[in-house]
Amino acid sequence: MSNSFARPATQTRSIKTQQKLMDALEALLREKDFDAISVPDLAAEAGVAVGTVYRRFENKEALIPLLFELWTTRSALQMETAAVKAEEVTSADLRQLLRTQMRAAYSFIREQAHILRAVHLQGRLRPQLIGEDWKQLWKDALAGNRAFLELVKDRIGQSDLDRAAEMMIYIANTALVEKALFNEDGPGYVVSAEGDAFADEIADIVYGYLSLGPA
Amino acid sequence: MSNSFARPATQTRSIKTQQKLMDALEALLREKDFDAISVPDLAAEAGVAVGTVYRRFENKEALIPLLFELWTTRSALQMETAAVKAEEVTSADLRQLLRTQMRAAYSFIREQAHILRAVHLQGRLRPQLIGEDWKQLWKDALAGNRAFLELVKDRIGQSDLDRAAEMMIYIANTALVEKALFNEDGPGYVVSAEGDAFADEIADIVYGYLSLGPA
Amino acid sequence: MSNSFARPATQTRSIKTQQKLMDALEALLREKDFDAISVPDLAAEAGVAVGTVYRRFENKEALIPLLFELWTTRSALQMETAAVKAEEVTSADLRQLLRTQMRAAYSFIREQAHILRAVHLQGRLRPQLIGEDWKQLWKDALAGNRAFLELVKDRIGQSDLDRAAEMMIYIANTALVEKALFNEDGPGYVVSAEGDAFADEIADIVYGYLSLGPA
Amino acid sequence: MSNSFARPATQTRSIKTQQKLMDALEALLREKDFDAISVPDLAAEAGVAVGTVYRRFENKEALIPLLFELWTTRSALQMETAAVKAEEVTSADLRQLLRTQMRAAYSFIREQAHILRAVHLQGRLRPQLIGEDWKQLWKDALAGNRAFLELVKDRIGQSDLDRAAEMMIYIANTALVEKALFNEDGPGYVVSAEGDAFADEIADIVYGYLSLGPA
DNA sequence: GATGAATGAGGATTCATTCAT
DNA sequence: TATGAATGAATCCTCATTCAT
Repeated sequence: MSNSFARPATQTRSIKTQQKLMDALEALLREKDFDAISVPDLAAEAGVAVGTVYRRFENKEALIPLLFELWTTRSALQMETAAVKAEEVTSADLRQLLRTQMRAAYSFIREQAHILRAVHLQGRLRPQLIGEDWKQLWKDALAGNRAFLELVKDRIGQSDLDRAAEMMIYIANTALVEKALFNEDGPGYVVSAEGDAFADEIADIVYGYLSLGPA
Repeated sequence: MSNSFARPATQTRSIKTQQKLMDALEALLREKDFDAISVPDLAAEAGVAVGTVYRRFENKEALIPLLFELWTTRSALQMETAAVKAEEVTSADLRQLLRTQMRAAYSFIREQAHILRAVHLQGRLRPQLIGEDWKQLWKDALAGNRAFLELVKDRIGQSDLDRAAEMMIYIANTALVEKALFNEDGPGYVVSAEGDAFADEIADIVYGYLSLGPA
Repeated sequence: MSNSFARPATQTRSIKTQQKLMDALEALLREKDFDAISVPDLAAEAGVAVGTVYRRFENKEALIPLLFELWTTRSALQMETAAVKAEEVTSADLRQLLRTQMRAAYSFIREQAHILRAVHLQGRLRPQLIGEDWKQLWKDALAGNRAFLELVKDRIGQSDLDRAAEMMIYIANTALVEKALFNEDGPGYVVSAEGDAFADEIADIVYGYLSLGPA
Repeated sequence: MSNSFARPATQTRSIKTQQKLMDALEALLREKDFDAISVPDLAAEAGVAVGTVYRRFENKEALIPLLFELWTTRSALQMETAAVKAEEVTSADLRQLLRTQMRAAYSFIREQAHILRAVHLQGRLRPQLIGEDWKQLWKDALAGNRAFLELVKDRIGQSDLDRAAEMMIYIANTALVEKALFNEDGPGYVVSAEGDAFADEIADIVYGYLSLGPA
């Protein structure tokens, strides 16, 4: 389990407390970086005592897997919502379909940027904390994408669908996330396209890749 | 200037010390994160006293712009080395050319990963420290790329070369850097392709994008 | 409020700790200057950890307003104790009355010299920390003195009682405090009179001033 | 000698350096407290190297006796300038004479406040550094004052001229110095009279004291 | 269980002083 | 002799974590 360091919260009160803490954490993450949030900060925002935090979480790091879980849950919900039905895929224009999908994904990522930023940064700083779960999330996404490619395989140039599915998610994710998380105030690689226009560009890149025949 | 907080080192001895410090920093960055390196750590590794660090650098943060400069310098050197001559561009197969370029870039990024990792993370944590210089680096890269596209414009589908140049670097950079910096032990988006094969995939993605005509 | 930087101490334990810290501070001030007392010094003397000091006080400077408050409290108590009743003032010999008062004041100042020394020095070094409260203390003292002069106005030469009250406290305070705080080992202006004899001299000076008619 | 820790400056160059340092110190004292002036600060202001300071002065403390000497010299000059001739004393109105004297003294003290402030504070913080010389200065002042009282003894009420001389300087000095050094921004005992008016008040106080007969 | 006071190791930074050049 | 780079002890302060109440 990802949250192996979170103490089990069985009682109603405990669960409430845990929820209060996660809400507080999310609120604080909109303002500042995870590392800049002290445990007293968190306790104050949640309206509980410091000791209570430690009754629920072995230590500060134990919050990170929970954050990751939050991301996973919301992410799964989004995938479900955004999933296109098989018949739609068959009938639609592929390039347009990709654009629609990418716009939805980008919009979602931007809304959840505060969570994702923490997950990203901490995931890189303390990989061991969320490594396995991240891989699982990835696998699920991959499977969904692989199924999608199966539906459109006659309309694309790539023949190795596994590899294509992998690269396609990889490229879309890195591009969208980088822009959503860091492009505004960070150094980041500056790109003038914004919002839907940016999402469309990324969709086109994916489309171009899928269209490609063997070297 | 990026290193406005580094105190000027005029004497031979100072320069030596500064070099020792930068070397020590680079060595430590291969082991741990910038934030995990304490000033005493750094001083010990460099074989100097704590105060000496502060004689050369206004504070710990002042090391970051220097790190960035290090990256800039090496990066410029790499670009120069890897640059293809106009006649080569004209004669070569575009897809192959992109692969060669991408392989070189990826290889370079992997070698310098420890520096780039610090620059990336710190650039996101303290954007004001390297913001402007990063933009300059980006501009230079963009200009080079724009010139390259000019040479091959008859062989690609994109008509807005400015936008294409931007997207192409953006996508290549985010993809290569993500993989080089975080894919090994980090959560990262897992991709099975490794090394040159991975670089080739990215090159293909760029190639596909360039080949694309209007929607 | 003068102690705006002292964190509120609500629990019994906190109050005890704060008391321990103030006691330790007072003890150390008998030995050395405020600036020579380090936070670890203070913590050790109080028998608490360094962090505990910072839980009660935002920083080292925040102790100064508390010291000032200590002085204010003791000072107020002293004024109350030493206050003469209206009927006593009317019946007593003015010169003798002033001497009695000055002796009491001088004795008190000498007993509290360690506190007053810190307040004085720090008040001059960091005026903003106690400026307003000092002025209030001064105003109170002035008011009391003004009332006293009102009772004896028929027996003195000065006609501007406000000015006279001001000068009288001023001169008495600077003289007594200088002697009490610095005369023993400091450079100070050496005066051979000691103890009550010194206080009597100052009382006489005040008496002479009050007796004076217009120029 | 007060400056026993200042290394002898025999050569022309050394003397020049020492002068540069003292000038720099005086300049810096107009801006900030002695303790807030670091040796590098001082060296920079004087335009010499840090090491050079230590060639002239055993340590930072060794500057204080020199500062004191500066004060002594200027003070002696002032006393000489302000001294009244015997015949003037005899003929003049005593109260008026005291006022004139006090105005001159106060004006001088205010001009030299930056030096005197340092001497005062440091004299209290490190008494051993200037103790003896201060006593000598005091003795001289006392002798001058005693001679003055001798000239006017028929016009005053005090019979113990030694004691009167002592108290008179003491009271005048503490009052004038306190006001000149700390009254403006410090906590200090607030007195509304300013400049000459304040000096006149102090003169009156002295006059009143001198006029006083036995208790 | 909850509370929040107390802990103390650890970090950044300063600056008087030394000493190699 | 002058220089200024180097030294390192000392200081303030933080904050994750513990534990008495």
